[in-house]
Amino acid sequence: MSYAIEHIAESLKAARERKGISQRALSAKAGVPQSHISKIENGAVDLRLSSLVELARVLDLELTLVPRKKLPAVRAIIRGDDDGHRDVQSARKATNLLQRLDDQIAALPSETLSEIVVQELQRRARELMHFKLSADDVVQLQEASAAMQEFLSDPRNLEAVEQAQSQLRMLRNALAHGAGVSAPSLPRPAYRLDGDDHG
Amino acid sequence: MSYAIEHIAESLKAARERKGISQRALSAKAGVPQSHISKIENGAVDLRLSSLVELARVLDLELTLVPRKKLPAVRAIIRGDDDGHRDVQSARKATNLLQRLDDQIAALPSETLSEIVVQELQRRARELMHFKLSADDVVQLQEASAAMQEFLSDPRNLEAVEQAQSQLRMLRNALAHGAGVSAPSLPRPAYRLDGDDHG
DNA sequence: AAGATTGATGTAGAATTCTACATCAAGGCA
DNA sequence: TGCCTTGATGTAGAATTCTACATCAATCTT
Repeated sequence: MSYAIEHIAESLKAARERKGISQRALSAKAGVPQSHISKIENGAVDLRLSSLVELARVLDLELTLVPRKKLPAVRAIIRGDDDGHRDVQSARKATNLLQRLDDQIAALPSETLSEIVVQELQRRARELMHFKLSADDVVQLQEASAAMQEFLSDPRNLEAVEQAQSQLRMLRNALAHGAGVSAPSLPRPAYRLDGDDHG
Repeated sequence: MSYAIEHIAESLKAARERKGISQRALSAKAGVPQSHISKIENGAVDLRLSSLVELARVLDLELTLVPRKKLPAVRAIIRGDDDGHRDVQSARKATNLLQRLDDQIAALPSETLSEIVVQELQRRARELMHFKLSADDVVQLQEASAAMQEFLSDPRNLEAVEQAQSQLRMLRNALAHGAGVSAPSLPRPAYRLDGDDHG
């Protein structure tokens, strides 16, 4: 089952628990059997859109298609708890930087870098779009982007790529630990990082 | 079929057209049959999440569950600096023309043109694929394609190639210049702009 | 300890997606 | 005009959701 589907499933579960209702209660309101809800939340089924929409409606959620360009900004709004717009500027900068980074990666010369490395970089950059980034994180991103640019203007400078790569990896790790709420989507590490939900 | 599903279907269709690709092209990239895409876009099926996610991925969209409370804010961001909804037809025509141009270049007789010139042409044509092209740009492309065709039917007409070449170069320069000035978050070309082909 | 609630799991069958393939009308382009 | 592309539609069959229902272990409540 794909990453995106599991992410949706986790979001549903989190929303339900945030509302403090049981699967059976949700079942009654949405008209979907409890057994099926269980399977959905566990990512055991590739559910149909109507099921998803129905559950989302009961949970006061709306299904939306957002352009990847704007994902970080949207994510920042959604994640923004009560003191939401404190960090709007950082979010905006992060959005631009991540977009720039994505473009830079797309522009990497395929002759000098293996496809695998490029995909890895792209994956990391896009992963970061799912986090709410602070001002400090933005600095990290700036450095990574600068390193990437260095390599683009001199493709023999492999060190630059490695630096960018390492920077992105470290940033992700830091975020994965600090984020109590947002992390359910990350590839499952050895340790467990969920257990309590939002609130 | 619920309103929400139709809305998603419309979004998919709009995104595809904004990218200027056909249902068959999308089909190839997403691994979903064209016939099925047609049904999806017309709201004739209650598609599965995996199908939706797959199509969204190809279209650079991310499926997201947004809390009703924050919907307006999110919508505002999405509608934001949208440079896309403006000119769907031009984008589509541009895509076709550039593809045609690429084919024409590939068909150039190698006896009459140096390899370097051919590569240069190909590079320029592909570079343009990464820009958002307006109706005026499309006219330029049409002329270039016409000139190219002229040369193809009469390989002694070297002037025609030069005209096409110049047209592409000018178009690229205009785009590269305008893109930097107007907005910071405009789509950047995925390729480097700088000509590195000096003697 | 007894009883209730929660979420996970299973089965059987109906309903629907989804695929592969073919075909068609409409529109663009030569 | 003739050719090609696009999107819509259909058919048959495989795969999967989805429902209804039952059951179970774990956990909370009294």
